Amino acid sequence: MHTALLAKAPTSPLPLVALDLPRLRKSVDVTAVPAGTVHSYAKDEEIFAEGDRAAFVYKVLSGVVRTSKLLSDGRRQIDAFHLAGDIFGIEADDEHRFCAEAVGDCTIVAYRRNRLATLTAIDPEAATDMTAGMVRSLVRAQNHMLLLGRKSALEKIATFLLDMADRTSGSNILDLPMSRTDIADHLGLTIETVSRSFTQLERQGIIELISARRVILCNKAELKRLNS
Amino acid sequence: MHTALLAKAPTSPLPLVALDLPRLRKSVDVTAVPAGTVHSYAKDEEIFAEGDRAAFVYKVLSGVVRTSKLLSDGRRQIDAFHLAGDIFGIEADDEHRFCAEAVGDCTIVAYRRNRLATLTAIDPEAATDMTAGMVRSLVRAQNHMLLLGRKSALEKIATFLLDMADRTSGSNILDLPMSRTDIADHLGLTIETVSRSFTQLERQGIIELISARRVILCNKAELKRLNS
DNA sequence: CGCTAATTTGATCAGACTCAAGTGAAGTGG
DNA sequence: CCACTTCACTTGAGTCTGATCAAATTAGCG
Repeated sequence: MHTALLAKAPTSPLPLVALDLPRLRKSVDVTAVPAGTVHSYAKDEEIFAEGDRAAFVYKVLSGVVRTSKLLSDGRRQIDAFHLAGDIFGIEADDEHRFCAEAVGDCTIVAYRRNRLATLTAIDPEAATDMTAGMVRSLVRAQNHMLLLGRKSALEKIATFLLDMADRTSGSNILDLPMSRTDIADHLGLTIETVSRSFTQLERQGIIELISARRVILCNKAELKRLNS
Repeated sequence: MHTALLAKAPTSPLPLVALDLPRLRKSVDVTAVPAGTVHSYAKDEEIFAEGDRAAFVYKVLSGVVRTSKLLSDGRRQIDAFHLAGDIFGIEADDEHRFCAEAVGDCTIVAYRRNRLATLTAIDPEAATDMTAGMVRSLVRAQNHMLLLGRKSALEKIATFLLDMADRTSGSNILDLPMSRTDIADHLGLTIETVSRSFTQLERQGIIELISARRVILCNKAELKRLNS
């Protein structure tokens, strides 16, 4: 199962490593190898589609990006929400296997893959940082499989809230940047079930819904217990 | 597509870090990186547990290995079945986030690995191979999330059968090395639902069950259609 | 302020789960 | 070699969680 990328240069590192710009600047001539281009996207705008040629790797500067896959009849699975600093668009192949869209207005950096490949050869130490980013994705995906396959609706919501809180402020006031539809498609539920689960958690005094998108986590301990 | 279900058989082995011994020997103290050791495991024997120190990377020589996660109350999610030639146990952290067990009697090679960071610094090419392995796990996990979150029982079984057939002989006669329980825990179902789905596919003439663990795929086209 | 989209809530339905029993195959020991 | 045990799988009946369909409410935005 050689990827096209690896087939071209089987012994050179994946072009995923050069996203740590501060360090890059230390070891590589910046003018010779431009860092990447910044782009802005409006809410729901497509960054790349499933099947697109994967010429870039991306990093979120601000806002939130969702990556998702579709079945032929339109059912959707959002595999991850990417917050500021997160890397997405990594592919083993030269083709994107999921699509990426802006959850709200956002800015991202696009790094050309083949160019980064050269960079990586020059600065192998940067590999560590890139690997760290990818490992986060992998750990998240693995935990998410357990959630999708084995958790109840309430447990899914509890896990989701704790995770989002953890990834943003870490505080008890949580601003959700995405719609109920997005949450549902991320957790393998319907929007109605998501809504009902929120309501149920609120009735139990575990959370408080200031508005639909703003939640206070009143009882994190109980959320963690639900988390199994 | 590269879920655990859909991953192609490793016909073109990607050189993973510890597998490329000649190169490693060039840059790393040979005594510190000994060649892999072969181990045999009996059915259901544990290869490593969740939380164990991840000192090795493994490759299946014969038999099948399952990697899984557990919730506190015992619910289990099998993230992947690893067939001959597959690599498993790659962790960027120094701790296994999964447990690995022998599905049936099997033999594996264990390759001692250093911490990834150390490896990266010493041998960037080795780090590349490690990265490739992780990317494959990620892609596989992403496809499996779509299955777990959005497919029906019948679709899950169809996907599973096609993937297993693809990864083994590729022929229409398929020998399943794992129990119904394992299949259920991989697909986010119960054993009863797995069994009923098999029966339903058989009644529809899409498959034929020679025995519980031996299936003929009579109508792959229909299976693929179910696959969405 | 009014329109549209998002969210919540309600009623009903269905797919998958649970509990329970039955069948069959594999292995054990007499 | 055959009774016996055991384990894996299948099948059935009833239940329940979460989906679907439908409507009401709220929020956001021009």
